[in-house]
Amino acid sequence: MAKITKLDDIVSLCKRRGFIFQSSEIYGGLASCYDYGPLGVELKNNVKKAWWKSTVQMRDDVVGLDCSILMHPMVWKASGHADKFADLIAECKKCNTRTRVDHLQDKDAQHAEEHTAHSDITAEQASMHNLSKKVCPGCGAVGQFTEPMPFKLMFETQMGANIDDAMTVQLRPETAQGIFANFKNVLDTTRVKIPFGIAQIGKSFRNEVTTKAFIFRTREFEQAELEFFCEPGTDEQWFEHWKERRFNWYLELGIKKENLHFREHAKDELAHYAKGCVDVEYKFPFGSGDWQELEGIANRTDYDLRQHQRGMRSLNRWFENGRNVNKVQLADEDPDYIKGPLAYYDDEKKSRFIPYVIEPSAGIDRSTLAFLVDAYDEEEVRGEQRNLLRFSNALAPIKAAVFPLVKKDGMPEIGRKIYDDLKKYFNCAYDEKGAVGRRYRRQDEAGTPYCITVDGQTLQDSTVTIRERDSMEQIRVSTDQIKSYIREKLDM
RNA sequence: GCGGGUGUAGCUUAAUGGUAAAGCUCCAGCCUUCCAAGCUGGUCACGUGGGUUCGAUUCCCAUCACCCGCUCCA
Repeated sequence: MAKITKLDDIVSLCKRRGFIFQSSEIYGGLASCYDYGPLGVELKNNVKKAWWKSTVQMRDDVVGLDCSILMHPMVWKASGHADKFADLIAECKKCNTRTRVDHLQDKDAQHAEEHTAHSDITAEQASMHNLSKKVCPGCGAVGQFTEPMPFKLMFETQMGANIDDAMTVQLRPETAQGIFANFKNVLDTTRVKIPFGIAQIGKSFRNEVTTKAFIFRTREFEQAELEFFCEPGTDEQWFEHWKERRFNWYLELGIKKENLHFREHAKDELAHYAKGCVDVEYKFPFGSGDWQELEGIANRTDYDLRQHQRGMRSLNRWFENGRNVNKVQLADEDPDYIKGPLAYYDDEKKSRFIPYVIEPSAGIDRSTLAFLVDAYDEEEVRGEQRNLLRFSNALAPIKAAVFPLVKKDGMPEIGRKIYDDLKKYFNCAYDEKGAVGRRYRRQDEAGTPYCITVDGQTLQDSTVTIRERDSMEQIRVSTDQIKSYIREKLDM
């Protein structure tokens, strides 16, 4: 029953409660960059924890990894990002509309040229594009384009303080490649056997043409990715496995069923590496109120590992071309690639193969936003309206709050003691300011599931009131049972 | 990148060519024995830069940021 209908309301809520702020706000902000406030960072960390628990901790067949954001330029050459993430854009001189060169159509074309979603055009081929007959989709002018310019979708920086011999490196546009680049390391050191997965959570950077809707699409963002390696032929079955598991994960953590669905990718919108892809979409309350991707689950086949084998064989070309990755033509694939360094040998079946990869790739920021939106609720209590966030226990930024009913008779001291004990186990709050009712409301707005109140009876029989946010039930628990009671409720 | 809109305290709003009001929040204190908005006091704002003007939060220009719609989107 989320009452929020506009993005403005969400932004306002996030600011008011300290979930999300605009980055560099005191200087007017920086486009597309946001900071997580005190409650926001707890929430986001809990989303990551929940993902890690479900994907790594609870699985015997998945291990974790944390790779650097900067990687060898050849990684992006081999993965295809160096070429595909540098689209060529031409600008119409008449109306200034910018269009991807490979999307332009000939004047005489009967219908749209096959728009391969991912062109194979490289910078060197720019001049080969004859734009004299192309039509501007903006104003219809023919052949009025500027020279095609590469549009860099990867952030670049210089490695090495000395400008003269500094090397240009890229900020990763996805975390996945770090996993592929470490596939052999994990295999050699971890006693994993296929099928198994490698999981990673971390920041990625994409110089998006257009950012969108608050933290939904930002240029700097956090991903949670799993690369699940399996034998070719079992990939479809693992695809289904992860599809179902990931969908349920959102439901378990509080996303409403009616706001979540799958969307299969059509063949022509598949990424260059994917054999199949399905998005988990959430109905965000912004824009035209439409469904937007939270997570993509893709069948990347053996594309990446095979590409990296080609990349490894091309390293000498990188040196020969003055370490300029743009000048490197990737070596052809070894016909005997199955014996390559990134192949897997199955000792039981005595077979060698390049594993297929199923990749669930979740956006942490956008799912955090979705959890926030679906947690929001309003209700009337005795004629008063109260706003509250109904986070699932796992996601709640604060798990329990401790109040002394009044600030006297030793109640604050007892409350403090309870608080000091509980905070060793989970994030807690202590509040003794103002009327107790007001303190309950404060915690409701932060989404805290349990409130513990020290009252007059505590002084008599050492019990406290524990009030549950969702049921509004109040039960009495003896002070030495609080910890186990709450921990059991929280399942922590 | 294009078109439209917006920008006043933490939030929601108000007024004004003579430097700004209120509610909620927040802080200090009082009161208070279980679900906020009792009492007293207090902090905090005209996104930024420039122009016009004796004087600009107000008018103009630029810029930054956000929202809506395109465009784009691995």
